[in-house]
Formats: sequence, structure tokens, C-alpha cells
Amino acid sequence: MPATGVTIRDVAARAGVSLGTASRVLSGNPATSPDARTRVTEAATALGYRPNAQARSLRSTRTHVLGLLVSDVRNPFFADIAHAAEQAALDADYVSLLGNANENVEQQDRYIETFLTQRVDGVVLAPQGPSATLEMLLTSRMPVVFVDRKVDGFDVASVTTDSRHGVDEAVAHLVAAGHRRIGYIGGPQSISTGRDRHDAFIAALRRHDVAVDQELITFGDFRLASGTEAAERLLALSERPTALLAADNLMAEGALTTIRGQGLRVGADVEVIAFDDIEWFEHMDPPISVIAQDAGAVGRCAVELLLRVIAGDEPESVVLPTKFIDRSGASRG
Amino acid sequence: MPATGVTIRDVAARAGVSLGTASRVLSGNPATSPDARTRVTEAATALGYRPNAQARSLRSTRTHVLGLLVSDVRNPFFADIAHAAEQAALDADYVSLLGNANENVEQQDRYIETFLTQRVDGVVLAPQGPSATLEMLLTSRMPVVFVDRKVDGFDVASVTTDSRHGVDEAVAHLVAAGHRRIGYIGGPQSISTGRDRHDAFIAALRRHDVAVDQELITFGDFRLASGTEAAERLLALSERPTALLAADNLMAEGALTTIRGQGLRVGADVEVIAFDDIEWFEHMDPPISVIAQDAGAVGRCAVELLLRVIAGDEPESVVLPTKFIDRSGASRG
DNA sequence: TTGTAGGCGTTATCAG
DNA sequence: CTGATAACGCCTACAA
Repeated sequence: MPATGVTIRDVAARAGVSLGTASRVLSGNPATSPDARTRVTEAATALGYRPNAQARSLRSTRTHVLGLLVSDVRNPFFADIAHAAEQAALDADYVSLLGNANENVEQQDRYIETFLTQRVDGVVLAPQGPSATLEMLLTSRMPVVFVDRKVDGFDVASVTTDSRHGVDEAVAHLVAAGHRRIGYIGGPQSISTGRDRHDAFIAALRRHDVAVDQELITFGDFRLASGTEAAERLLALSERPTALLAADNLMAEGALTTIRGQGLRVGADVEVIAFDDIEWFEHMDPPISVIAQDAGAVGRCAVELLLRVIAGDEPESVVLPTKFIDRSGASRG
Repeated sequence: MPATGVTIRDVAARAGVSLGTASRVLSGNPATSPDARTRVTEAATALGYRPNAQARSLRSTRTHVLGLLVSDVRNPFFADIAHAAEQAALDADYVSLLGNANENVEQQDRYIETFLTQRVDGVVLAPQGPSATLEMLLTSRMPVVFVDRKVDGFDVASVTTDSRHGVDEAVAHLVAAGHRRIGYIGGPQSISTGRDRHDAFIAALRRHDVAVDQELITFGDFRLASGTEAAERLLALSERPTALLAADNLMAEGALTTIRGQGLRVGADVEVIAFDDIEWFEHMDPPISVIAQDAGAVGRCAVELLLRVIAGDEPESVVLPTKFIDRSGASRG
């Protein structure tokens, strides 16, 4: 029983009914006789009939496909989002086209084009930055929800997290532990997440009466290598910072490597706090304290919003909280 | 310039040519006059025309979509595969529908059904196990390539890795370092990867004249919790193993947590070797030695094979090598 | 309740 | 080289 090539006509023929009747039965139209129902369904399973989604959506103008465009699924944070979004989509009978933009506007644009020609029903997008293509997408009536980041000047429903609470707690914790020189490894200021976290950090320093020292503020690109480099610069300062705060998990990972490479002990010599509660941080030695955001919730929520946009709603953007998770006490079992 | 609703007829009308000519120009058919070419392309961009992939593939019976079904993108190993596969697909002008089976045959089957009705051009699949649906997929003429795992009795092109070399090197390393009691945390024996790695481990022990002690052999389900449990059992043995070998990265992570939770030092008290070269292992303290397989190569290769199957080829299955990466010297900087 | 027919947007065939 | 025209597989008025 091959699943390809057999059309609804074949089913109708085998069931001895017309094409219309077969279609009605298969699409659950109540205007069908019990007799027709049994004969058609029987014929369908016998032939291994499988509706052609292309043909169906050509008529209905709905594909039941969502586009999911993230930076890179190899980043555990986005992997969590992608997994949650995919599962939420599946629950609502949607499948997800996955795109990795690789922190690259051109690949983002390529996928936007593709999603458009594929006629996906909506797009969940972690924008890499503004572009003519992105602008075109947003003016195209295509339902879109931003995740993780926003882009200035684009009025789109989004799911983001509020860095302030988590960052403030983290800084409070460090200050309470006696830290005064806290190195910051930030993300690109062209990305909203990068800006927000930086602003939250500065605000927290002020709130806790710590002088803002520009030489302690560095910026990377949210990728690993930039974290190792930033940490190298920070640790080379004449007066070394006693703690490091990294604006995402990858740069934190890079910083950890630098610290260890220089023979320093994480926790004892240099405290480290990372954004993103990646599973691995908890299982490292010592465990790494984090500013946690619930990536799964972010992904699920994004799909929820998107489904509402698709339904014609205009949902409010959602801002999920962050919280500081202190693991400094749990060090070296 | 909305990107939706405008069809090729509109383009033709605006360009003052027939529908056929517009189609030919837009699909690069050489049988077109320069004049027609310029007018049509101009009209197309002016109107923001975007071909409808549904309609196109309804005619051409090719969707330029691949199905990519893995266990869970949150597992870094599969994230690497998914990323590489997606990029390779993109290079060949395909997009990828992502499915997470969650180590669950029913979700696997659900996605198989979906891929079929979506008429994807081919499927890259990390099979969760045999099922009637999987069998149906394989008899359906749908091009399929297995990644990472195989299923007995199914003759499908696959990309897997050969555990033997890496495992043998790892065991050799341990034996040379004086280890005789090596605990093994294996995967499910229902999955080919689980079986192969177990067999490779036993063979390696024999080859290196180490007695096979069944109490040192445990099995998990390739997920984290099962790794912590297995490690607990192993470390509770009256004569504790001095080294642990885990058959995937998640179970290794669990084992590491157990070891540390018991106040033992990784490396010094219990040596740990993990399958899968996850980035984090390299940056842990101490770095974890691994039996590495190139997940990116696996993903790329799978798509390559799949494209050849789609093209009508019958490519040979590919077995990529594994290799042991010793990081024990690099401990505690 | 059922059958027939038109059309969704494309591509491909066939005359001109 | 171009213009009609017929599918592709499905859904859905419209008639019967």
C-alpha cells in the first residue's frame, strides 16, 4: 500500500461514490450517509490514501506550517526555544520549518523569502537585525512574532524577558559578597537583548552604589570566541575584576575557559555569573550561578501568540521574568 | 507591496504578456525574448510577486522540503546534526521541517504521517524503533536516510559511526593508566547505537585482557537521569570502578553529577569518558575525555545521501569513524 | 444526501 | 518565441 500517487478520485472510485462524496467524508463534512462514510473510509485505508497537503492548502490558503527562525540551534538557549515551539506547534496541528540564521542577516533574509514562498501560516523569528526583507515581511500581512529580541521601530508582538530583575539580584549578590570590580561581557548593542542587559547592569551597579568603570565593560557578539577574548582583556587589567557577568551562555563558556586557562579558579579567584540557565551550568564544577530565563516558556508562548495573530487577534507582547539562581554555595562537592 | 495575493497572472497582465510567457521568464526558461524578460521581471518586482510553492509543487510533485526527525534538539548531539543537515539542505535549495520525536515512537509516527501528507521530498530520520508506520514509510517510495541509528530488518541507506575504533582507544588509554575496573553506562539495547557501543566495549575489554565483569555493565536510556542512576549503582559497588564510560553525552553528564555529588573528584578519583564530543566537555574542569564523532559531518552526509536517493541513486550507507580524544593531561589548569 | 463543475496558482504541452 | 489550454489534487458551491 504505497502512500503516494493515490488520490481522492481513487478512493471515490473504489468506494463506488463520487469524488465530492469522498471528499466530504474525508474532511468530516456531516452531510454524508453512514453508508458512504464506511465505504469511503474503508477504501481510503485500503488504498493507504493520504491527503495532499499542497493541494489542500492551495484551496484553503492555509498550510498548517509555521516558520521558526532562530540564530543557531546549537546554542542551547535556542535549542530550548526551538524544541518548545515545535512541540507547541505540534499540539496545535502545525509543523515547523526550522531555519538557522547563524547570527547573519543575509541568511535571515533568505529564510524570510523562503517562508513567504512556502506560504507558511506564520513566523516565529529571533531577528538578527533590521533589513529591507524583514521590513517587507512585516508589511506583508504575514503573522509574525519576535522571540528573544525585538527590532526598534517594528511594531510586532514579541516574547522577551526582562533582564532587570535577574541582573539586579545577581549584582546584589556579588556586592553582598564583597565584589566591587565586576567585569561585564555584553552582547552586541545592535541587538535589543544586548542593550537591555547592558542597561540593566549599569542600573544595578548604580542602585548598589558601585562605581561604573568603563574599562570593566566589554562587548562580544554572543558567541563563544568573543567571550574568551573579552575575558582575556578583563583579566589583563592592572586591577583585575573579581567577578564576571556574561550576557549569554556561550560567552560565559568562553570566559570560563579563559579563567581556567590562566590558572585561576572559578568561584575562588573569579566569580562567574552567566545569562541563560543552560543545563550544563548546573552540572559543572563548581556549578555556575545564572540569571535564568525559561527558554521553554519563551518558545511555547511565542507559538501561542502567533496562533492568536493567525486567528486575527492582536495580542499584547509578553515579557517573561528572569531570576538569579545562586549556586555559589554548592561549590566543589 | 504586499507579498501575498499577487499571482503570476497579475504579473503577466502588468507586463502585457500572456500567463505562459510570464511563467517561462520567471522559471528561467531560455525560450523567452529579452524584451519579455525585462518586462516580466520588472513587473514581478514592482508587484512584489512571490511564487506560490504550494501551487508549484502541486504541478511538479516536488516540494523542495525535507523532513528532519531527530530525538530531541536539546541534545547537543542532535542539535549539531540538525544544524548541519539544515545548512546542507539550504545549500541545495531545500528547507527542513523539524520534528522532535522525544525518544518516543508515537511522536515519530505522528511526524512520519505528517511528512507524508506534506509530501516532503525526503526524510532524514533518527529512528526511535520499529513501528508499522515506519515500515509503511519505507515501502512508500519516500526517500529516507537513517542517521545515527539503524533499525534491524530495514534496508535503508544510513549514516552511522563505527564505535569500535574510538572505544578501543579509550579502553586502551584507561588500561594503560592502570584501570582494571571500568564501569559502563550503556544505552538501550533496542537501539542499534546502544548495542554497537556495548559490543565494542566488551570487545575492547577482551582485546586488552581485562576481565568482563557483568556487575560493571549498566544500561540507561540515553537520557540524563538514567546516567545519574547508573553511576549511583556503579559507585555503590563494594569494589568501586575507577573509571566510567558512558554511551552518550547526556548519561555522562548525569554520571558527572553523581560523582561530584558523592564528593569524588572527576579524574583523580573516578576517570570519566563520554561518547559525543560536546563543546561543553572541552570546557569543563577538568575537561572530559571523549569518544568523538563528528555530528556535523553526520548531518551533512545524511542530507547528501538523501539528495542522491531523491535523484534516483542507491547510495551506499556511510560509516564515519570515531576517535578517542584524551583530555586527562589537561586537568586543573 | 449526492454528483458535477469550477477554480486555487503553476507548469507544460501544443499549435501558431 | 508566444499564447491558449489542460492538468496537478482538493474543496465547495450549486443542482439534482
